[in-house]
Amino acid sequence: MTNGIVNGNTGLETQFSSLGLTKSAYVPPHMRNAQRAAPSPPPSNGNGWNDSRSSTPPARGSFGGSNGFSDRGARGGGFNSSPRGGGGGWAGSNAAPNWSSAPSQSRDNFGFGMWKDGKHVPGQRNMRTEKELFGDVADPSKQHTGINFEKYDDIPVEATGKLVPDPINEFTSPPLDPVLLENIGYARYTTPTPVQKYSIPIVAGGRDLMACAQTGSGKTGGFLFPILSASFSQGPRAPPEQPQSQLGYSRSRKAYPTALILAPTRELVSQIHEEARKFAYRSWVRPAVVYGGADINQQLRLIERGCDLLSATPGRLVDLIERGRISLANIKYLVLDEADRMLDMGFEPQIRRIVQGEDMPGVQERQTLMFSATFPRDIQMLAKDFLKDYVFLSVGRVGSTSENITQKIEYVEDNDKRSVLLDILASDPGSLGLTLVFVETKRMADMLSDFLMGNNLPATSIHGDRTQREREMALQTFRTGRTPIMVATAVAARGLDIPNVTHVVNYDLPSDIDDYVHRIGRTGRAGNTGVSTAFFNRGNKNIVRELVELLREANQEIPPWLETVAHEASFGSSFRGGRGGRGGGSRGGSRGRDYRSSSGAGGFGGGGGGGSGGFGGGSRNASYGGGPSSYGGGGGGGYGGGSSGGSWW
DNA sequence: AAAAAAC
Repeated sequence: MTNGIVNGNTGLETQFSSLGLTKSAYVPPHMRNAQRAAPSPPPSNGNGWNDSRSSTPPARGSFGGSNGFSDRGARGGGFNSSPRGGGGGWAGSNAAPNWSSAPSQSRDNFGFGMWKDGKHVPGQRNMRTEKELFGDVADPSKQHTGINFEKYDDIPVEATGKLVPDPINEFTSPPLDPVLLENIGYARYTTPTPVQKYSIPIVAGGRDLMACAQTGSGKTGGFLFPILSASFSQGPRAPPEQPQSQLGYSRSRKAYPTALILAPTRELVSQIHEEARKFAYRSWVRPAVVYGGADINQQLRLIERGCDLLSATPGRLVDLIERGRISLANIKYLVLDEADRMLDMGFEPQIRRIVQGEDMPGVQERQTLMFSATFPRDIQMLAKDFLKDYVFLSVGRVGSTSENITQKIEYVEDNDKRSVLLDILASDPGSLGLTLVFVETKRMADMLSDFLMGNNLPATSIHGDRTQREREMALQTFRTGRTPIMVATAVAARGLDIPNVTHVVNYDLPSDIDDYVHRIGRTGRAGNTGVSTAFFNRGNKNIVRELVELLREANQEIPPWLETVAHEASFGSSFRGGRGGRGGGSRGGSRGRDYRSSSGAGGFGGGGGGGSGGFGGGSRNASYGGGPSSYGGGGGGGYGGGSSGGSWW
């Protein structure tokens, strides 16, 4: 057993049996894929180190004695490889001459290109890799359906800021790099989504970006496309000065990525990495991924083989920085995905440390992009610390929270939830699809999935107290339909792209309406329809107003009793400050609105006229006035709304 | 109050 790699296939059985060998045989998803891409014959190609540092794990030593170093030496590419571990395709100006003809010389360069003499030298196509990355045209089940792009034509977009570049309307070259264009074609993306139409020229123009867009709107492409396109064309940032001793054979083992993507959950980071692998195909850019809960040594080995575009969760990244294995000194592009979460109270210190407390270039020396479905005003205030003269981009609902999803609200007391859930699962017309059940606590996730399994229902669960292996297995068996019911905490609420989720059950409603929006966005994706059922009871009065407003906007049926509750709640607690008090402004304010264009900073609703009204309507958005500490505000009035008394139904 | 994220 060389590296404990599963020999390429997706079968769970194989993973299990392999996992059974040794504990260290655990293979995170990105490595399984990488292995699948691995060609069986040794890569006796002419690209030396670059290729040996592909994400093909079993490389070392097993390649007929030509490991990375000997390749490098043999091809005379000493400088090309450069001391930086993440050097991907960086080739210094004094690169060995015999590299220049590498693509035509090599019999098979496995889809990896390089940067050479100031030029991008794409790798040759590799059918095996293509099949693995983009799916098998002959096997539609392996194709990722992605997004129904045609549906996006009517989506309103608002871009504010100084001198916003005009959007593009097609994937063309220019402005996109031809290699990227080909990859986009392999992925069968035909038309840019609204977010992509804008983000591509914005990033190409060197601007920073704060983008507000639903999951499913093509956000990931929205940042990967422009970053990769620019990277392909411009090459890597020159590596920082290295001590002479680190040049040559004993290179530094530190990686110097040029693009860093941060996201709040391991699964999301993994998903982004898989997309990055697709679109970096044949280029000099080597995508890498690091996150906690997985074997750090395997991750270290992989980033040594190339780490130009790094997707990471914050904790593991900090760990690797502390170990001196990753430097941010070369970062040209920084992306915060699910930025509102990344900058909330739990994450902000870590993000500040990474962005401001390490060796990352300053805000003027890098480009920073933030993406999220929701962007509360207070988060926007924080975010501007990381941005320079940014464009604010707001993409309207893609229908994912409107007619695409049928939202039902049922009144269910806590004690009745279990049996009501069983009824739903038994009668679910969408039982051919997948059902995602959200609960508020990890304990409840365990209890409920046990309960379902005890009732002979094929369920699994995912939450932060499960091991990474369990989490990934749960996601896998859910995706494949082996366990078409998954009970989840907030870990699965955001960003995860799981096709065929036909039903989302909010067994416990979240206390934040934005979380609700994220959760139900797991269904009704890509133009499909979905059903969402929420169990509502007195414990959920804190979001009833926003919930009713959201339902109304989405043309959903609103149960009369819910209207009553909402009315009483707003009447009864009209004195409370903060979020609830925002009333109608809440959701408009938390998405869609560039706070800079509302009139007074912190003004209460003053910004009605604030310039670009956009689709949201100025006044509605601007009423998000509570300010950063709005939650606690309102002089202790709090949610209870003391005046109204406890039970208003 | 809970969840997420490093060992």
